[in-house]
Amino acid sequence: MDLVELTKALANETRMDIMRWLREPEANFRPHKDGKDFSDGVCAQLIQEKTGMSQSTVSHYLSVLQRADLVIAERIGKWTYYRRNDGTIRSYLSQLQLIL
Amino acid sequence: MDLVELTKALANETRMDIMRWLREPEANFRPHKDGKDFSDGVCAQLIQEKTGMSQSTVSHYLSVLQRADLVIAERIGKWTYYRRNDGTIRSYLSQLQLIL
DNA sequence: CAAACATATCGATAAACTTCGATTTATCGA
DNA sequence: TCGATAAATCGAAGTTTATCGATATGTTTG
Repeated sequence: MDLVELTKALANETRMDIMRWLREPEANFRPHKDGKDFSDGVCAQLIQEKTGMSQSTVSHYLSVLQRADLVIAERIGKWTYYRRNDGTIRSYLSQLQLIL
Repeated sequence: MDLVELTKALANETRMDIMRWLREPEANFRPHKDGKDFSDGVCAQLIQEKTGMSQSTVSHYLSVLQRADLVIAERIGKWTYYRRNDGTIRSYLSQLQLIL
Protein backbone atom coordinates (compact mmCIF):
# COMPACT_ATOMS: atom_id res chain seq x y z
CA MET A 1 0.00 0.00 0.00
CA ASP A 2 1.45 3.34 -0.95
CA LEU A 3 1.86 6.53 0.99
CA VAL A 4 -1.20 8.31 -0.39
CA GLU A 5 -3.49 5.34 0.17
CA LEU A 6 -2.33 5.06 3.76
CA THR A 7 -2.87 8.78 4.19
CA LYS A 8 -6.41 8.45 2.87
CA ALA A 9 -7.10 5.68 5.34
CA LEU A 10 -6.09 8.04 8.15
CA ALA A 11 -7.90 11.07 6.77
CA ASN A 12 -10.95 10.62 8.94
CA GLU A 13 -11.53 11.71 12.50
CA THR A 14 -12.95 8.41 13.70
CA ARG A 15 -10.33 6.23 12.04
CA MET A 16 -7.56 8.42 13.42
CA ASP A 17 -9.15 8.11 16.87
CA ILE A 18 -9.26 4.35 16.56
CA MET A 19 -5.57 4.22 15.70
CA ARG A 20 -4.81 6.39 18.70
CA TRP A 21 -6.97 4.38 21.07
CA LEU A 22 -5.35 1.15 19.98
CA ARG A 23 -2.00 2.42 21.17
CA GLU A 24 -3.17 1.90 24.73
CA PRO A 25 -6.17 -0.38 24.92
CA GLU A 26 -6.11 -0.56 28.72
CA ALA A 27 -6.36 3.20 28.98
CA ASN A 28 -9.02 3.62 26.30
CA PHE A 29 -11.43 0.70 26.49
CA ARG A 30 -13.39 -0.99 29.18
CA PRO A 31 -12.49 -4.65 29.72
CA HIS A 32 -13.85 -7.33 27.43
CA LYS A 33 -17.07 -8.86 28.71
CA ASP A 34 -15.46 -12.27 29.10
CA GLY A 35 -12.47 -10.80 30.91
CA LYS A 36 -10.07 -11.51 28.02
CA ASP A 37 -7.03 -9.25 27.98
CA PHE A 38 -5.99 -7.09 25.02
CA SER A 39 -3.05 -9.20 23.87
CA ASP A 40 -4.85 -10.11 20.61
CA GLY A 41 -6.33 -6.64 20.28
CA VAL A 42 -9.67 -5.03 21.04
CA CYS A 43 -12.92 -6.54 19.84
CA ALA A 44 -14.97 -4.64 17.30
CA GLN A 45 -17.80 -4.15 19.73
CA LEU A 46 -15.73 -2.20 22.23
CA ILE A 47 -14.41 0.00 19.48
CA GLN A 48 -17.88 0.64 18.15
CA GLU A 49 -19.17 1.44 21.60
CA LYS A 50 -16.39 3.97 22.12
CA THR A 51 -16.99 5.77 18.83
CA GLY A 52 -20.73 6.06 19.42
CA MET A 53 -21.34 5.35 15.75
CA SER A 54 -23.39 2.59 14.17
CA GLN A 55 -22.14 -0.97 14.06
CA SER A 56 -22.02 -1.03 10.27
CA THR A 57 -20.08 2.22 10.00
CA VAL A 58 -17.45 1.14 12.47
CA SER A 59 -17.15 -2.27 10.89
CA HIS A 60 -16.58 -0.50 7.58
CA TYR A 61 -13.96 1.79 9.09
CA LEU A 62 -12.15 -1.15 10.58
CA SER A 63 -12.09 -2.80 7.19
CA VAL A 64 -10.59 0.35 5.68
CA LEU A 65 -7.83 0.34 8.29
CA GLN A 66 -7.31 -3.35 7.72
CA ARG A 67 -7.10 -3.02 3.93
CA ALA A 68 -4.47 -0.34 4.50
CA ASP A 69 -2.65 -2.84 6.69
CA LEU A 70 -2.67 -0.37 9.55
CA VAL A 71 -4.39 -2.87 11.80
CA ILE A 72 -4.40 -6.63 12.07
CA ALA A 73 -7.73 -8.37 12.51
CA GLU A 74 -8.00 -11.73 14.16
CA ARG A 75 -11.20 -13.66 14.45
CA ILE A 76 -11.49 -15.75 17.60
CA GLY A 77 -14.81 -17.42 18.05
CA LYS A 78 -17.53 -14.94 17.32
CA TRP A 79 -15.33 -11.97 18.07
CA THR A 80 -12.92 -10.14 15.85
CA TYR A 81 -10.03 -8.49 17.61
CA TYR A 82 -8.19 -5.56 16.12
CA ARG A 83 -4.70 -4.40 16.97
CA ARG A 84 -2.21 -1.99 15.45
CA ASN A 85 0.23 -3.19 12.83
CA ASP A 86 3.41 -1.57 14.03
CA GLY A 87 5.41 -2.58 10.98
CA THR A 88 3.19 -0.71 8.56
CA ILE A 89 2.90 2.24 10.90
CA ARG A 90 6.64 2.59 11.29
CA SER A 91 7.27 2.32 7.59
CA TYR A 92 4.49 4.82 6.89
CA LEU A 93 6.01 7.34 9.27
CA SER A 94 9.46 6.96 7.83
CA GLN A 95 8.27 7.26 4.24
CA LEU A 96 6.35 10.36 5.21
CA GLN A 97 9.41 11.87 6.83
CA LEU A 98 11.36 11.30 3.66
CA ILE A 99 9.05 13.35 1.54
CA LEU A 100 7.65 15.88 4.00
CA MET B 1 -5.29 23.24 11.75
CA ASP B 2 -5.65 19.86 13.35
CA LEU B 3 -4.10 16.51 12.57
CA VAL B 4 -6.98 15.12 10.57
CA GLU B 5 -7.40 18.25 8.48
CA LEU B 6 -3.73 18.23 7.64
CA THR B 7 -3.97 14.57 6.77
CA LYS B 8 -6.87 15.29 4.43
CA ALA B 9 -4.85 17.98 2.70
CA LEU B 10 -2.16 15.39 2.01
CA ALA B 11 -4.56 12.61 1.03
CA ASN B 12 -4.24 13.24 -2.68
CA GLU B 13 -1.60 12.00 -5.08
CA THR B 14 -0.98 15.34 -6.75
CA ARG B 15 -0.86 17.35 -3.54
CA MET B 16 1.53 14.85 -2.00
CA ASP B 17 3.70 15.10 -5.11
CA ILE B 18 3.76 18.87 -4.85
CA MET B 19 4.91 18.70 -1.25
CA ARG B 20 7.63 16.27 -2.25
CA TRP B 21 8.75 18.34 -5.23
CA LEU B 22 8.98 21.47 -3.12
CA ARG B 23 11.58 19.82 -0.93
CA GLU B 24 14.06 20.21 -3.76
CA PRO B 25 12.92 22.77 -6.30
CA GLU B 26 16.22 22.72 -8.20
CA ALA B 27 15.95 18.99 -8.73
CA ASN B 28 12.27 18.97 -9.64
CA PHE B 29 11.50 22.07 -11.66
CA ARG B 30 12.97 23.79 -14.64
CA PRO B 31 14.25 27.30 -13.95
CA HIS B 32 11.88 30.24 -13.82
CA LYS B 33 11.48 31.99 -17.15
CA ASP B 34 12.97 35.20 -15.81
CA GLY B 35 15.88 33.34 -14.25
CA LYS B 36 14.71 34.00 -10.68
CA ASP B 37 15.99 31.46 -8.14
CA PHE B 38 13.78 29.41 -5.84
CA SER B 39 14.49 31.29 -2.64
CA ASP B 40 10.89 32.55 -2.46
CA GLY B 41 9.50 29.29 -3.73
CA VAL B 42 8.30 27.94 -7.05
CA CYS B 43 5.77 29.81 -9.15
CA ALA B 44 2.35 28.27 -9.71
CA GLN B 45 2.94 27.89 -13.39
CA LEU B 46 5.95 25.62 -13.01
CA ILE B 47 4.03 23.48 -10.55
CA GLN B 48 1.06 23.26 -12.87
CA GLU B 49 3.27 22.36 -15.80
CA LYS B 50 4.88 19.55 -13.81
CA THR B 51 1.57 18.04 -12.71
CA GLY B 52 0.13 18.05 -16.21
CA MET B 53 -3.25 19.01 -14.80
CA SER B 54 -5.38 22.03 -15.61
CA GLN B 55 -4.45 25.47 -14.33
CA SER B 56 -7.62 25.77 -12.26
CA THR B 57 -7.19 22.39 -10.62
CA VAL B 58 -3.63 23.05 -9.61
CA SER B 59 -4.47 26.52 -8.36
CA HIS B 60 -7.17 24.91 -6.26
CA TYR B 61 -4.78 22.28 -4.91
CA LEU B 62 -2.30 24.96 -3.98
CA SER B 63 -5.00 26.80 -2.10
CA VAL B 64 -5.83 23.61 -0.20
CA LEU B 65 -2.19 23.22 0.83
CA GLN B 66 -2.05 26.86 1.75
CA ARG B 67 -5.21 26.72 3.86
CA ALA B 68 -3.64 23.79 5.68
CA ASP B 69 -0.60 25.96 6.24
CA LEU B 70 1.60 23.35 4.64
CA VAL B 71 2.89 25.86 2.11
CA ILE B 72 3.49 29.57 2.15
CA ALA B 73 2.32 31.60 -0.84
CA GLU B 74 3.93 34.86 -1.74
CA ARG B 75 2.74 37.08 -4.52
CA ILE B 76 5.48 38.99 -6.29
CA GLY B 77 4.32 40.95 -9.27
CA LYS B 78 2.07 38.78 -11.34
CA TRP B 79 3.55 35.58 -10.01
CA THR B 80 2.70 33.62 -6.89
CA TYR B 81 5.52 31.61 -5.41
CA TYR B 82 4.89 28.62 -3.22
CA ARG B 83 7.29 27.11 -0.72
CA ARG B 84 7.01 24.57 2.06
CA ASN B 85 6.14 25.68 5.56
CA ASP B 86 8.63 23.71 7.58
CA GLY B 87 7.15 24.71 10.92
CA THR B 88 3.76 23.19 10.16
CA ILE B 89 5.33 20.16 8.57
CA ARG B 90 7.52 19.43 11.55
CA SER B 91 4.70 19.85 14.01
CA TYR B 92 2.46 17.66 11.87
CA LEU B 93 5.03 14.88 11.80
CA SER B 94 5.61 15.00 15.51
CA GLN B 95 1.90 15.01 16.33
CA LEU B 96 1.46 12.06 14.03
CA GLN B 97 4.25 10.19 15.74
CA LEU B 98 2.59 10.72 19.07
CA ILE B 99 -0.59 9.01 18.08
CA LEU B 100 0.55 6.51 15.48
C1' DC C 1 -5.03 52.89 -21.60
C1' DA C 2 -5.00 48.27 -24.04
C1' DA C 3 -3.07 43.79 -24.71
C1' DA C 4 -0.89 40.03 -22.73
C1' DC C 5 0.04 37.21 -19.04
C1' DA C 6 -0.32 34.73 -14.33
C1' DT C 7 -3.35 33.38 -11.05
C1' DA C 8 -7.76 32.93 -8.69
C1' DT C 9 -12.54 32.06 -8.58
C1' DC C 10 -17.01 30.26 -10.40
C1' DG C 11 -20.17 26.79 -11.96
C1' DA C 12 -20.84 22.23 -13.27
C1' DT C 13 -20.47 17.15 -13.35
C1' DA C 14 -18.69 12.80 -11.96
C1' DA C 15 -16.59 10.10 -8.52
C1' DA C 16 -15.60 9.00 -3.83
C1' DC C 17 -16.63 9.09 1.01
C1' DT C 18 -19.75 9.08 5.13
C1' DT C 19 -23.17 7.13 7.49
C1' DC C 20 -27.22 4.66 8.41
C1' DG C 21 -30.62 0.72 8.86
C1' DA C 22 -31.57 -3.81 7.12
C1' DT C 23 -29.93 -8.18 5.95
C1' DT C 24 -26.64 -11.94 5.87
C1' DT C 25 -23.04 -14.85 7.72
C1' DA C 26 -20.71 -17.12 11.37
C1' DT C 27 -20.40 -18.95 15.96
C1' DC C 28 -21.87 -20.12 20.50
C1' DG C 29 -24.88 -22.09 24.05
C1' DA C 30 -29.18 -24.21 25.74
C1' DT D 1 -31.05 -27.73 16.10
C1' DC D 2 -32.73 -23.02 17.48
C1' DG D 3 -32.16 -18.58 19.30
C1' DA D 4 -28.99 -15.23 20.59
C1' DT D 5 -24.92 -12.69 19.74
C1' DA D 6 -20.96 -10.56 16.95
C1' DA D 7 -19.47 -9.02 12.80
C1' DA D 8 -19.69 -8.29 7.81
C1' DT D 9 -22.05 -6.96 3.76
C1' DC D 10 -25.69 -4.58 1.08
C1' DG D 11 -28.29 -0.71 -0.59
C1' DA D 12 -29.24 3.94 -0.26
C1' DA D 13 -28.95 9.02 1.00
C1' DG D 14 -26.44 12.97 1.64
C1' DT D 15 -21.97 15.26 1.60
C1' DT D 16 -17.45 16.15 0.03
C1' DT D 17 -13.80 15.93 -3.33
C1' DA D 18 -11.80 15.95 -8.05
C1' DT D 19 -11.55 18.05 -12.12
C1' DC D 20 -12.54 20.76 -15.98
C1' DG D 21 -13.49 24.98 -18.93
C1' DA D 22 -14.93 29.65 -18.62
C1' DT D 23 -14.59 33.92 -16.51
C1' DA D 24 -12.72 37.39 -13.35
C1' DT D 25 -8.89 39.80 -11.05
C1' DG D 26 -4.56 41.75 -10.75
C1' DT D 27 -0.03 43.10 -12.88
C1' DT D 28 3.16 44.35 -16.35
C1' DT D 29 4.48 46.45 -20.49
C1' DG D 30 3.95 48.63 -24.99
